[in-house]
Amino acid sequence: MTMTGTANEELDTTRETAEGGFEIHSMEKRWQDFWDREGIYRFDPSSKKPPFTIDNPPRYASGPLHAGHAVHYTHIDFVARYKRMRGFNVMFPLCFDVNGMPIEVKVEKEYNIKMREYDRHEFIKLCKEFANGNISEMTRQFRIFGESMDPSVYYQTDAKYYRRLTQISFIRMFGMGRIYKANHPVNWCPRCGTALAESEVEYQDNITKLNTIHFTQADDPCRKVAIATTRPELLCTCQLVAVHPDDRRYMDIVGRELVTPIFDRKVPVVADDAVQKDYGTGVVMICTIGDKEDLRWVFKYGLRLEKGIDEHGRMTELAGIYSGLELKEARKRIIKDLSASGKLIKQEDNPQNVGTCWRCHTAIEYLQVPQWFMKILDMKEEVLNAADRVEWFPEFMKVRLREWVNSLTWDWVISRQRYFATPIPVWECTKCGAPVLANEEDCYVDPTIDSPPVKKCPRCGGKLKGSEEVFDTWMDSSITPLYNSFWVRDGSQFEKLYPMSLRPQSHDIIRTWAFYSIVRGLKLADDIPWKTIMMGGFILAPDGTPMHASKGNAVDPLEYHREYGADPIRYYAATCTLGKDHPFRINDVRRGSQIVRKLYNIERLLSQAFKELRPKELIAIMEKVRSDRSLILPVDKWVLNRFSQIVDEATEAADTYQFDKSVKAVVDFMWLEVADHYLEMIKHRLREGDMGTIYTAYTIGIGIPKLLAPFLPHITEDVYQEHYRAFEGARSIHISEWPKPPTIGDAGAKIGLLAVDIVAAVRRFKSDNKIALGAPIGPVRLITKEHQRLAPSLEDIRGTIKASEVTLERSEDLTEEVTGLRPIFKELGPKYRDRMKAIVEVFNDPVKGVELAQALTIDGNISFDPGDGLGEITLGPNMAEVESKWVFQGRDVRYLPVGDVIVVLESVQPHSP
RNA sequence: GGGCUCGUGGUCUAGCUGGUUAUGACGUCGCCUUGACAUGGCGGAGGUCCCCGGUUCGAAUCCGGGCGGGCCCA
Repeated sequence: MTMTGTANEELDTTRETAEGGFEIHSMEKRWQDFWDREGIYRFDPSSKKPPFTIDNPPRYASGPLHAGHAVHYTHIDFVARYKRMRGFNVMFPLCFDVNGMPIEVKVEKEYNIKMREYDRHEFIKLCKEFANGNISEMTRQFRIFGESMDPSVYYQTDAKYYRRLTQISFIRMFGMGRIYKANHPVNWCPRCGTALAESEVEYQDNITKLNTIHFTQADDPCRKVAIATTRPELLCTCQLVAVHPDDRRYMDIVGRELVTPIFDRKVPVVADDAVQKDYGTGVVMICTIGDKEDLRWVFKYGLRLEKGIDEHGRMTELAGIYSGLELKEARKRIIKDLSASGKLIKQEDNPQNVGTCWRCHTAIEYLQVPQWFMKILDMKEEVLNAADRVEWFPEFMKVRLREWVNSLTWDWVISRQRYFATPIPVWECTKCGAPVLANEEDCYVDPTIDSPPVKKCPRCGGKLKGSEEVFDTWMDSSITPLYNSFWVRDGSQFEKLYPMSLRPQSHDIIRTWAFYSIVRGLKLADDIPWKTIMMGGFILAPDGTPMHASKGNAVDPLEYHREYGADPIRYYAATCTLGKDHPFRINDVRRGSQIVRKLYNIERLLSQAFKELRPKELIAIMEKVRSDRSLILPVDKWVLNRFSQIVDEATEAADTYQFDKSVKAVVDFMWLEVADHYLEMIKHRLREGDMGTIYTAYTIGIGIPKLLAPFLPHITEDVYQEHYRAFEGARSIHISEWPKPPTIGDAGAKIGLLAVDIVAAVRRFKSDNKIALGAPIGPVRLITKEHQRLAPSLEDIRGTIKASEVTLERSEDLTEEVTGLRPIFKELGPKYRDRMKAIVEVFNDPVKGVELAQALTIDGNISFDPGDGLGEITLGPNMAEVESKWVFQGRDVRYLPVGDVIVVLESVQPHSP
């Protein structure tokens, strides 16, 4: 052991409680301290090992972790730990996302202030303080959940070293002609006073009034046309009226002009088949611009864009007497005036699905505002091709990206009128508006403080003013793969590390994080950002509905951590399959606790086989047995053979990110095969120093915790340090090698399994007859035809069932009586298809079935006519299975059939029921 | 309204490239102290595999149509 004396003393005092159990919290803390001290998780830039790099989602610094985050990061940690054990140089950065509106909003609430009434730089300072407080708490939480994130590759997105790269990425994309500033309709939140990307708009159902109002025909004031609208305040920007071409009611007005009420604007009438005839009056007024629908007409008919509402949600001078009023007030006044002049015909309730600001839920407007854009519409095909070169887990998630890309209609609005985010590194001429970009080597810059690289506008000599705009936060987070690969910072590392190995994320941000990352990777690094993407699901409340603080059903992972510790919660995380939503299952956490304890106890027993040995002695025994398999008993061969299969199964599942399968395979093996059967069968010889026993106990004893180490890192480390560290090279199980399957072969294993089945049968018999398993019983006879094969396992059987003796008998009194024939559908089905019904009928016939079974036993095949008029058929032994029972004559004994063995129990006195 | 996805004993879940009797956990009932674990072991009860139709000798599994939940979008 290389552990210090102090650590050992600590083990003695905290390991066991008075009841002989163990205390999980002190155990887990001990190993967390150990991992930190030893720097187990460091990414080594100079390593010769192949890299496995994880584009870890920088955790947003707006508050502590909830159960969903805990599960997501734990999933990622599974991969990190697994890949380390598979010999990769793993990069798993500890990182935080620290920009943007949610933090601003929380700071506004916390200090009860309004951002725009506060000093810009003071406000930013408050945001930083708030975020940093959250970061230290979340770092602590990551640690106690056992996440093996690496602080040596730490980053946070608001740091100058990170924002510098965001700015450089902008400057380079500008250089490629991908960036433009334009007056463009954007989603605008009047409350937050900022443009929103499409991804920031949420749609909500509500009820509004549908108002029917009168327009009049320009050349015939008597002809009135009723128009239904939910936005009467936009009358001032009405430019067009449309009806459906087939609508007989309005054929006469198409091509003429109407006059709008109040504003007396003349607007033309067009026929367009996009108009719904049965909505409202079947006449639509088109304003510039009320919603996305309007925008389509604007483009189609080349309307000029008028601005009826300003950035703060007030009416502009276009609204005449209503100018300066807030939107809602203006609507009220206009309705009142329309009503007074008799031009309002009716008002009715109208259900509506309205776009709202994702943060404050104010209804958004479409405004003409100068914004910075990144061109993406010309990249659709390129992005879809790139998505095909990324491996998706699960595969169907790729469809969501495809749908999103195909539905894009606007370029990406990358500017925001906010404070706490990366500044756009641009100064603009106050005279001609020309932009001057920062020099790359000067970044990071803050144009609200720093001077421009040139004194005057290079175009007109005008004065330059630093931009007060900031980037959409996806501008920062979409370059995480570039940052992690040392883009711009270190060319040779970048060569090695880009594209990254894995992007883990949840499916709700496919259209943002995944999509923008691909866009940026393709343009800035000319390649996909990562080779694989793994998509986690949502963690729901225990009742299966989404968690909401307001519903009071949110799960605080710390509460469960306090009760159960980290490994049990991680076990629950492992049961959550990828790409699916999962309720928080407390039962699975409890199950996790039981598994932790079971592993601890199994190891305590197993280790008795080798704990007295010196490392050299053990190594010698392992070598000897490895070269002479005959030293291994059948029961050991059975468990080693099963272990081999489990290693393959667990490895294949882990390679495809199916953690649930991997864990289930190992846990079932450990509990249902090793604990319930194998351990019971070797208890009697555990301490006898037999080499085969030592070899087997050691192989599965260290193999099981290794297979579970990525999932249950604490208990497996505990077991490793306690029982195996003295014999092994690695100073932690987490940097030890993933197990290799021992090759044993089926032959001996089959006999071992038979012995296991015999013991299980006797055990069941005892239990059914209320006899304790440890209670001694009289002689047991095993009657079978090839009886010598069981000879090596007799002692294991005897020792386990506590029989006075176990003997092999070949008895001629034992006869097999054929009782029927079972069809093997898998074989018969494809061959005989529609004749199956007739065949099965013959098999099930009590007389014919037995005759056929007897014939099959003797000849190895049978011919018969199923009687369906299609003639005789011949079946081989693989087509049907003979059912039989064993008949043992003349003796008053209990007997249990186990395969082709009859277990005869003599002088057993079962309690009467 | 569209795309994706899920719907299996009281609860949660596996299976879903079709093959007789559907996996496991939790809960429940009965029994057993067995050399590490009673937070253990053995056994039992409990299921129209959401509904309807189709393909097939055969459907939880494939196809079509419903109904319901979730995510994303309009």
